[in-house]
Amino acid sequence: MKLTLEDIGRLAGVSRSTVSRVINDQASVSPDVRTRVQEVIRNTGFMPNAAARSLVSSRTGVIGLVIPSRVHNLFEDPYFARLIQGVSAASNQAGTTLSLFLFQTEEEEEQLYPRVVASGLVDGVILTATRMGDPLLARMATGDLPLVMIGRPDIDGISYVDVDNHGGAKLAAIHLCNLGYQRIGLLGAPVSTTAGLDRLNGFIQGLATCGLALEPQLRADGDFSEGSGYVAMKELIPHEPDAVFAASDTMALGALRALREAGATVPGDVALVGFDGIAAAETSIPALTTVRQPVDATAARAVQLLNRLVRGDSTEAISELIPVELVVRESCGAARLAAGVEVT
Amino acid sequence: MKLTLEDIGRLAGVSRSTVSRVINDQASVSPDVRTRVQEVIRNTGFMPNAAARSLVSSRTGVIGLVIPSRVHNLFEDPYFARLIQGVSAASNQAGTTLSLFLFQTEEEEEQLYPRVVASGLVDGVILTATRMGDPLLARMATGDLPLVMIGRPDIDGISYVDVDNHGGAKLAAIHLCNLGYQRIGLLGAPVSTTAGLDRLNGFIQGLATCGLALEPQLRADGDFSEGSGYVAMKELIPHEPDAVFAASDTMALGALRALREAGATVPGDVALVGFDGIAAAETSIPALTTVRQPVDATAARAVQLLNRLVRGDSTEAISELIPVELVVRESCGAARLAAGVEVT
DNA sequence: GCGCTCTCTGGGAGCGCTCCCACGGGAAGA
DNA sequence: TCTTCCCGTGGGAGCGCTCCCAGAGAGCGC
Repeated sequence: MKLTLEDIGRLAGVSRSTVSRVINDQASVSPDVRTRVQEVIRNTGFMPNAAARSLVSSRTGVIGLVIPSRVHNLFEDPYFARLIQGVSAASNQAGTTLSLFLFQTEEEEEQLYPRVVASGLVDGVILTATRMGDPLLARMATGDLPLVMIGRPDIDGISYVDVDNHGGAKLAAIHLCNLGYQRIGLLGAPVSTTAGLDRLNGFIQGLATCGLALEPQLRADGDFSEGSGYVAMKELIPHEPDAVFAASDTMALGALRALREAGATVPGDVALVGFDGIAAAETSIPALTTVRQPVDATAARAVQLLNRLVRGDSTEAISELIPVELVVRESCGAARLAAGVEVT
Repeated sequence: MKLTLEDIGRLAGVSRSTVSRVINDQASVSPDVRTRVQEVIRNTGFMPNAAARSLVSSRTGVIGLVIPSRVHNLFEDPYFARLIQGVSAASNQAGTTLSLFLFQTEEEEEQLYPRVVASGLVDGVILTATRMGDPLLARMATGDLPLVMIGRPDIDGISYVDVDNHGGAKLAAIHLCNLGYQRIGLLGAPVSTTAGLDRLNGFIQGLATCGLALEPQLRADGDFSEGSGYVAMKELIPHEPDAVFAASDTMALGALRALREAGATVPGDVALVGFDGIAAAETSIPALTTVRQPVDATAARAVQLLNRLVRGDSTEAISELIPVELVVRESCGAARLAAGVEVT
């Protein structure tokens, strides 16, 4: 049995309009009437119908999180679970509902796209995990649906929140330099992603500040996944790096596996630094030194930004850079070096 | 510039009603009119307004996925990422939109619950990761919102899809028995979850078929997390099990870490079998023998069931048990034993 | 005391769609 | 030829809400 505003009004002895005013917290309702109506609402457990509401207000209170993880294993990375969780938490706090759009194939993307943007299902969209030159981003950007990206987009005029990939990678490089490593390699993320590109450039710049350069044979790229880190590390081993920076913790974990298989110790033979700060990096053996990015904060900022756009508080594109932090654990060998062990 | 049915009708030279018929694929539209209307729709990129649609039809085409992961670290488990992915994929295929409700705190749950069920935001709900005696489940069950659980509920009259936890755990126990292990321990999942309980009972029953019993000191429970597996394994080590079944792969990975720290080899000193079949179980060293559950299939069945309930095709509670599969890798020692190495 | 303003309240209109009924016209049967 | 039926189509009604305007009554100054 569905209640309507009219029903509540009848029960409280007022009109539909007054009930609406109470629900929407508008002024010009006398205190006693307001409490009376609130009483009835509480007793009946009434909730205004979302569809009717959004039909007239053309606002749904729903935001969309779009992740075109065409690469299936991309989702294997705990980063995305954390991100979804973070966005969900922020959305809950903002009083909005979260709809999740995971596009696994180009076809799904094609099919779902109109539904997301044209049907008015969502007030706005948070988009992440796009590639550079992604047609999806281009399409979304031209639409009039409020859009915020998590991760730097490769085109202008889009609001986004990004972690300081460049700065973080630079930090990692300098850290390894300072520990005295000379042959520092990179397990890169795809340069078709801005994160991958920024981490690459930051890393190179970090090395440069120490007077080092990234030797081409000491670089192999992966796709953020464990398996790709494993494969990439195998490529590097013959060229005998004494330290390696992996563009994601998950890749670093894969590298760890490759090194263990090759009989190399970490950090004894090869030092290792990751990026992200996933939970598994704490419990790996050795524990992974990493550049921690605050995923929750990033997600929260994205939701806030989006809501601002939805409300129309600001129309120009805003961007924000979230700082990262180097977490020194065992895999970089800092502790051993501090204890006076020589780098071999 | 928002188009309406009326606009499309005008452009195609027909009425609003006819356009509606075309969109909803109803009979009694002449072929030429139908194509003419479809043409206009394609050219304009028109999508019917979801709010107006659901206002009159009281169907939103949205299903909710509710995960009350009050224990934050529960989400650390890649199982949930896979589950969300699976549900999303199935929802996409069914043509519905997925809304995600992650309740991180009791408070959030309290706040969001009315919005989920009373506002008509969703047509139905998939609920998972509840505890036994969970008030949330009780509340949902009494509502008139179609509900399907993933995982066996502890109350009757609810449709659900569950993997064969009992059978899987039994399989694992028998496998270890058959390999000749005598002191077989258990790293249990919380018995406040039906999955934990079923895996416990299945395990005990499996041992029983081999004439073994679960010694109390060879059992320690965790909460599915890596850390809890680590702690639980530490408890077991002094009692010298020769094999251990962990109620989740993530816990098994924690156990692996504890064993390595203790200087015990796997499977040489202690054999290990997990449950779930997460990706990390393949790449761990040694690779984890595990009971693989088909998460995608489970999610897909849940979505199908829910949609059947939403359409009103069936009103009685349906349940389904998804079979699991033992995946033999290295950690159980099967290969070594086959090669003639003695169990110590 | 009268008119003015201001506060509070009620009801009409309409958001864009689906459902239902009515109606015109062609085919089929008598 | 006329009636009957059915197919294809159009338009009214109404889903439950918000917005806007109008009106009632209270309070105030002159």
